[in-house]
Amino acid sequence: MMRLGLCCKFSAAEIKFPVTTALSAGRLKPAARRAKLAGLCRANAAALAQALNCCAANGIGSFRVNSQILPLKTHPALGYRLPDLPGGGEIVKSFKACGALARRLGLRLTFHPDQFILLSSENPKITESAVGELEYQAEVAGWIGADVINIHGGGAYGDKAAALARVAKAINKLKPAVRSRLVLENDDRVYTPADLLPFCREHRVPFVYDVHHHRCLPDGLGVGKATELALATWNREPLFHLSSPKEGWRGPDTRSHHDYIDLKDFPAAWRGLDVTIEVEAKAKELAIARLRAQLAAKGWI
DNA sequence: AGCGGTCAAGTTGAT
DNA sequence: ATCAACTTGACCGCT
Repeated sequence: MMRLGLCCKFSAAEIKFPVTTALSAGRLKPAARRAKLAGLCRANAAALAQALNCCAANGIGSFRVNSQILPLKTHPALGYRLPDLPGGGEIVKSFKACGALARRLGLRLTFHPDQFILLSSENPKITESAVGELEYQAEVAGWIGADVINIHGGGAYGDKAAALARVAKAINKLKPAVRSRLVLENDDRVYTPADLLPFCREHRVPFVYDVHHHRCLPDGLGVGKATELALATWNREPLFHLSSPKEGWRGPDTRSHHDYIDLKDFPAAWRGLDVTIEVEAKAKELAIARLRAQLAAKGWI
């Protein structure tokens, strides 16, 4: 079975994951701030349950959870622990209920921490805050049963091998809750599949193959070969990313994402695979519905 | 209710 | 020097 995955949000369905800004929350007195944050966390748990039901009802097989599902959770000044928020225990229960719901609906859940989350930095403070963020996402992942926390290689700082050596060092220090979920994805600026595949094999980190990034930043590997090597890095259902360029492959910048997926961008090598394909398209669930219909018509799903 | 300025965080390459 | 890209425009204070 091939799953198509939705990333973080909906376009037509009225499901919102509310957040706040540090400035706004920071202006409040502590009690009011805790009340506000608790309300946001509660609303996000409720929205997640809605999202899971909506995915299941629309033939969407996986859902990527937004990094701000607990808003400002790891902010250096405003970060908090759920037990310190009013009703914190109930909020955790709501997330665990989302986990049970996802299991019942057969949905896979994933995380994709922001671009700021780097394990390659030369600055230990950056790595430290990245690890804090990974630990937060891993805790929520445990509640809801998410098996993936996906990040990029980060910067190269002029020496990719040295940067990847720092990633390896950081990975080896991660707590099991993070380490067991951590996966690495090729990006469209720095780290290609050819850069990451040997690293992923050596360190037993599953490799998320983003074919759009690969087409924007090629490395001599063909799509078929990269697919085959990526599949071999997984000890569970493999995860791929798919998108189409906003202004076509002849446009000024092929990196930005189109509203929908052009079927021509769906790799022949992916036909009929038992994998999760996260669809990175602006039209969200509408793009998935269209792609799914097109794949089904061809018998490729 | 609608509008516009603003938003925690790092790195890269195009302009 | 600024901007856009990276997963996603949404929030908030003002009128």
